[in-house]
Amino acid sequence: MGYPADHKEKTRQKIVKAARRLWKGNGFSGASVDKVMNEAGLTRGGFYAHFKSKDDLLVEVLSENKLLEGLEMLKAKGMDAPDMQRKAALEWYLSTQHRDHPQDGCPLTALTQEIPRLGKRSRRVMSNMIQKFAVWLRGDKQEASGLAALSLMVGAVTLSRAVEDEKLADEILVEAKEHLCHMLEDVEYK
Amino acid sequence: MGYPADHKEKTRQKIVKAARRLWKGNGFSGASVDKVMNEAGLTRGGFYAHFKSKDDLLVEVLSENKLLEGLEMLKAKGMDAPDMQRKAALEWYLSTQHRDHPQDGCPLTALTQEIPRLGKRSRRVMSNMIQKFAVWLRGDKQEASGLAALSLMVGAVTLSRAVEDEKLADEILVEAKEHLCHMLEDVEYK
DNA sequence: TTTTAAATATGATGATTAACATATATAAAA
DNA sequence: TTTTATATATGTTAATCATCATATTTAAAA
Repeated sequence: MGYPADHKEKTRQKIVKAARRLWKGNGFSGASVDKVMNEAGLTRGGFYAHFKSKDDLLVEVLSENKLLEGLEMLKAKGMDAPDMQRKAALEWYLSTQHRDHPQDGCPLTALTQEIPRLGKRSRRVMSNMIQKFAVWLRGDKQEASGLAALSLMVGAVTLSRAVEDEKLADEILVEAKEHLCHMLEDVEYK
Repeated sequence: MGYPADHKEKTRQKIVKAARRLWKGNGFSGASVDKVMNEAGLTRGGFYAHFKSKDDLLVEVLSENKLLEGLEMLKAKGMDAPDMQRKAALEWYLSTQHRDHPQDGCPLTALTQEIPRLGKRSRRVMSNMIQKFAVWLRGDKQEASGLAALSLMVGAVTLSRAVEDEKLADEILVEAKEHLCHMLEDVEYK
């Protein structure tokens, strides 16, 4: 009795989605529970019927990662991404589009610097995400470092966003892109 | 009449120093004016006799960069750093020591993700800092990209701090270090 | 020693925060 | 149609926030 069977789950997902958007755009401390619920078209009261705390919702927000799930599935089927696809991902990650719309972008470049000061559970989710992305980036190239590549990607977008000089901001992205192509394609270190 | 001539300036510097430490360790939104003044051994009342606002103090905190000033001076004297010195800087930046003590470390890895949401003045200071560090990193190697190198450094320490898995956290630093050595020494791209 | 201006401390404001307790609205089941 | 469990909204609390007005302390100058 009461609301339709799937109503609560739908609402819950609306909240998660709203929180993800807001927090990626304004930081975790930059958007309160009130704001999140408003963005979801609700009021603050019901929040604690869905989540134990604000921190709890963060863990949920970080845990669910559509992109990562897609990659995992492909890999499970033995279909690792071709180099072309990997390159397209890089192009997007280091695009001005991604830089200028953090709310629709990668959580790493938006939230990572706040994570160390938050709960251990968030950090664990981060470990997972980073590990998996790095493996995907490296692909079958044993000698390449996915972790370094990911670091470069995250660092470049982070810096590009923080800079006031537009030319410099663009330059950061371009130089990072050039570098990454070499890192992940025809690397010949040592 | 009143306090010794240099008293106010000394206090002002104490506040700046306290704020820098606290904000690098806890983020800008993570330490209030109250906490900053306490860390400086004062009470919140006097704050606004020294600074117009919290944002104002941030600009001051970011503007004053001892490391950068040192590099500038050396360069003005025509004494650019030898490769050895540059390498030592990298070693420190990507050390567990630096990762584990953000309050004594680089402001870029601690505060950059908050900057886009703050005033334009902070972003301008960031532009300056980043530009100068990149130039110093590149040194006289025209083909090397200081911006990419800096991005990698910032990204690696940021990710390493956010991760719960200690082994992974260390791995990120090590892989970044290896990569940077190649980037800034005997690069042979193209 | 007394005066005085400068520097810091105290007290308070209104806004916002996370969290909870209670009231109301909803629609399936009786 | 009435009952009822569920889901959301409203009201409230204690804490914290940036900021300011006013009081107190300080030591140089008179």
